[in-house]
Amino acid sequence: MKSKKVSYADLARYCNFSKTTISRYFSNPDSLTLENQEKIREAVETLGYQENKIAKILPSGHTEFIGLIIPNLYMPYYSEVMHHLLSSYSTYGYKFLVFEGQSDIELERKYIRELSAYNVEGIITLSHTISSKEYASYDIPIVAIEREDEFISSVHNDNYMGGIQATSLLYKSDCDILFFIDSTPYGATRSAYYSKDKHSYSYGRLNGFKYVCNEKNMPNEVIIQDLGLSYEEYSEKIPKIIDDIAKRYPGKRKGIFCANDTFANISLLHLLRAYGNFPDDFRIVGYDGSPISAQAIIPFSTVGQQLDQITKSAMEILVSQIKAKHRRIPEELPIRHEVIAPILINRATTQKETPNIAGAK
Amino acid sequence: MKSKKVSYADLARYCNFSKTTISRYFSNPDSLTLENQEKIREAVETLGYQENKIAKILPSGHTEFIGLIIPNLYMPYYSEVMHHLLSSYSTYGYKFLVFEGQSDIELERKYIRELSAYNVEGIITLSHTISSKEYASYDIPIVAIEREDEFISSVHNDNYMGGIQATSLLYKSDCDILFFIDSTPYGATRSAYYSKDKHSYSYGRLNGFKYVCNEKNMPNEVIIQDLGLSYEEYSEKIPKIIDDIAKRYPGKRKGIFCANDTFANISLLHLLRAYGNFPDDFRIVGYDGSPISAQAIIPFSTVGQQLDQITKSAMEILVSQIKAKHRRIPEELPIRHEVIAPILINRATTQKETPNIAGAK
DNA sequence: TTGTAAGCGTTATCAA
DNA sequence: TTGATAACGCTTACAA
Repeated sequence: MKSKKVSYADLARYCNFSKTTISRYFSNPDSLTLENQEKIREAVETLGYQENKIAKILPSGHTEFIGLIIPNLYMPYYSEVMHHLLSSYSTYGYKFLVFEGQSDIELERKYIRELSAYNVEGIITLSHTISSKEYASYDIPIVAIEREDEFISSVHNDNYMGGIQATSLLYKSDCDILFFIDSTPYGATRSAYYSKDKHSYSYGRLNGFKYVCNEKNMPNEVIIQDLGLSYEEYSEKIPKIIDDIAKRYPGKRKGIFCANDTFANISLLHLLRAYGNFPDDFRIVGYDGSPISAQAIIPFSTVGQQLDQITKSAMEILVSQIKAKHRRIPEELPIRHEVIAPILINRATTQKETPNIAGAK
Repeated sequence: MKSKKVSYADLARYCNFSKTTISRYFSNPDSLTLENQEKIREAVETLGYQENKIAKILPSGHTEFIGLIIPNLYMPYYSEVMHHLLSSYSTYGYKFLVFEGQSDIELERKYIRELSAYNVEGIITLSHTISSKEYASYDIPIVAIEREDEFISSVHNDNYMGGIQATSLLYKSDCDILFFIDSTPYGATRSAYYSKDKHSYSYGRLNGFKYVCNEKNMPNEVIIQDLGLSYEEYSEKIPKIIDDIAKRYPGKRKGIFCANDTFANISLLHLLRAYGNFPDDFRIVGYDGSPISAQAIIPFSTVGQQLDQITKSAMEILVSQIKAKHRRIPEELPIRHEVIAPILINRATTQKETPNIAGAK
């Protein structure tokens, strides 16, 4: 029922000191006599003082907040990124104000205004709606993860290398023809700048795919369509693509490189349901290294993004930017684009031998 | 490169008003003449003023923060809860400071201290480590979701009803014997109060199971073991349980009620791998209605928690508590325990007819 | 080693 | 309709 919290003023009154002395007790205790330290310590205990960081913000200017903008929470990829970022609390002490973008650009602008109103010290964004140019104009430390990043710092996994690795894996599993399957990025028309494909994460994966196909003289097809924005939509459209491929290339072993694990999983499920088991004339590899790739009934090959490293790098960049901004002569650090090597995860779906549900592991 | 932000003082200086008038412009514009409103509007625009909510907190006492403590982010259940909570921003405007508990009680205490230092207006917790008694002692509005709640408000799904529904489903699919599989809650020994099983969410599910078994005179077994704390551990221990059951009851149709979808999925995968398809003498139902239940190769039956309603109710309770606390005469609202009815999702794994991978949907 | 006083950017209470 | 002035709880020169 006690309503007001205990403040420095209360402590000061209690032990006949000035607020300044109380402040010093917390920030630089050794500047007080041991005797007085003890007095205040006792006051803190009996009055039950609790730190008030909000009050410190105004004078210090440090909120210790980082704003986090993610597109959604139903994709495990984002949950995992978030997990790693939240864990960085133990290292840096930053608290995260989290917003879910939902692909609504006006909503995201509102989020940014809100974050700015709360003086967050920096922003980490994974959302694709707002252009990096616009982000840059907000004049706040910001790091992008795996998204368009022309005007802001960013961390990416090496999509090109990942594309090469995945495609090579298909090549080695005795495929006759290779396919790259992806959705047009976020409806394609949504943001005009995305038409410059090079900003899209899948650009690298696709190019790695093309490179290997050319190198090895492999017949191949790039299938990029609007597959929608939900698991249900994907589940409707991807099976049609697979069926079409099966029909057009009977007797040939078809290697499918899906641009993410969700697509790969849907492809795999469809094949298993269509054939009752994994067909001899298909091979599959996904991308992201998300849990589903390991937990599917036949665990499938994928390219693992090292999210621990990606997020660690993102935090390092952001924190260094924040620190630079806090210097007496605020400094504007140059934009950095970090690239993290992915790790190939070679499982049953890209072997020469055809996997089997029975006994899969 | 502009370092300092524009403040009311700047606006006031710019148009020869007092800060008070500027403040009024934002909080109650109609108390100014139209002429002066326009003057200030123009000043805001040319100086580029941006709202500073941090500064408003001290006088107003309202941070508009809610602290969210979740156990982890690798379980889709928590991501989904979080998704619904974050979405409530459009309704209530509360920002979420998110912490991931990691089953470390000291860490969580630190989180709570941090949240309290930032004057969050309330806390929503889904973590199981800290007792509701301790939470209650913190003297801050708090709502628990699906966890022990003796001394704090909470929202649960109706586990007892869910248990009855799931078990009935197994009964109707012509099973000869039923099993309830769950892990001892969080290591069991971890928190002494958990030994009073009634605080555990699974208590209700188990009791629903027992009730139906008694009612129908069904042979049954309750298998509650320490299954670990990660997908890998589950994947090691659950198959052994299933194998054991299969061996002990050959020729009988065994109905498995898993206390959550993760366990159910692992059971399902194991059966499919062991038999190459879904065996005739097993039936399975999970709990939670998480995505995996719909996305498994053979979508399995489950009890859907209505997370949208659960989270909505949690926010309502929390917000009403917050408002009560902010009244001139702060009021302590009585503890509320809300229960939301679950929805049975009847899929292929609990039919009389045995499902098949081929053509599954 | 301690204290005084100004300041951080708002709101709220009086007066004018 | 507007303006002084005192909060809010802390930090930080500058003095003592």
